[in-house]
Amino acid sequence: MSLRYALLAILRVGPLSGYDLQKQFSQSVGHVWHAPDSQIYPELRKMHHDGLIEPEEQVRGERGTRRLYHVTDAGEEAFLAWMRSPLPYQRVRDPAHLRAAYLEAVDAGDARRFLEGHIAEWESELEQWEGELRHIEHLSNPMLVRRLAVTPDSERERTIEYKRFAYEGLVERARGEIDWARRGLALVDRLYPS
Amino acid sequence: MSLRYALLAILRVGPLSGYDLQKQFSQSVGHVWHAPDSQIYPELRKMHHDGLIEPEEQVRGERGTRRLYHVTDAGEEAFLAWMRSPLPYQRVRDPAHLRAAYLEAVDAGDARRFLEGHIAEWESELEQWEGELRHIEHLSNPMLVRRLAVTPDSERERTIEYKRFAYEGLVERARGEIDWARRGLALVDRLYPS
DNA sequence: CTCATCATGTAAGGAGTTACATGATTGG
DNA sequence: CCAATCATGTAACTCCTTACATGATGAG
Repeated sequence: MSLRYALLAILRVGPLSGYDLQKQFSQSVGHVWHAPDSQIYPELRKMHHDGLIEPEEQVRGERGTRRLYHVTDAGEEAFLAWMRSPLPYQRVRDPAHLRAAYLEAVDAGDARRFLEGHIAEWESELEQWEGELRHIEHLSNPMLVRRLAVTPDSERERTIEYKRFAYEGLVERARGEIDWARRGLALVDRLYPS
Repeated sequence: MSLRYALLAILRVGPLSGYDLQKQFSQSVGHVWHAPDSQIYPELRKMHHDGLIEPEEQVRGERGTRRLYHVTDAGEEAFLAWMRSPLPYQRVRDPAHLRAAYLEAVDAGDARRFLEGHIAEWESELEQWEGELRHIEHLSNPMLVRRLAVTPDSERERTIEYKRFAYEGLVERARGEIDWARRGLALVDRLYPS
């Protein structure tokens, strides 16, 4: 149910089309929340139906229509209500740790391949998040720039600092996963003496 | 799709009924993979249909039937094939970090409540995982004991060490989340001078 | 006889994935 | 004129959640 609020968070900065949102989701925001276009377009329709956003229709050619979605007052309120409500945490469901708990079932090579894959996966995430962090620190993230343009000076620092805080958390998590998997590789070396 | 392999991982140790599995999922294994009974029973039927498990039916009273599920050779192979295949990683979708990135939208009190909730949530997970770790180290986890009873001595150490490794990873992740949220609280103090 | 535990499910719906499907505009 | 980008979706499916639903057995 957070997709809707992720979309509102972006649209609050200024109106965008489904296509533009989709790009945001594959870039900046997509590092915190991933969503494919096939999920975004229907959700925008539902949000319009629920009165949270209002499309500004732009005719393109003879048949094409581009819909720039604006957040309505009800949408703004819904976003703030969500921000203030307790987050529903869901129980852990982690395939990597599940597999790690049963690695004795496979041989040393398979165990290493799994751990190396885990490292590669999180290193790629780490790289993206570190990139985002740099963009935030250098004020070179386009979304953040658009955001700051409509933000009063008194809230400027908070806007930047919370974003930095969020990405720092992701960077640390990625580092934790990588460290863990590296210790796993050392454990494999120890458990299968050559 | 990992539910099926989580179930196989437990059933490989010895046959259990859906009810017993459900208990495992709310206890030991449930700390790595959560699943409600309404998901377990249908999945067991599907797995039986796919030939991965075989029920040993026990009549209870006039109508009740208890089904003890045994892993078939095909089930064992399917489990090992999964253990050896690359893990499909899914893109990040994290409501807590999404919200953290937009905390400037709410006041200091709301921001603190969110961060305190995050700490409380992860402290509760941490407590459970640390408890599991102690059970593993003292060999007092019933699943692990059953497991070791059917494990040759040569694989004893690995069986214990991989389980410890998995839970250590979870414990560290929980500590990371708690540290992050604590730094968030300090940030809130700094951003809203009283 | 009543309560905890054992035991097994269905039904409806929400969230997300993967694959498919179409067409317009703009820049080189 | 062709490719990249802009622009919008549908369909089928899996996985998971929440709520509902029923009944047996054994201990006190």
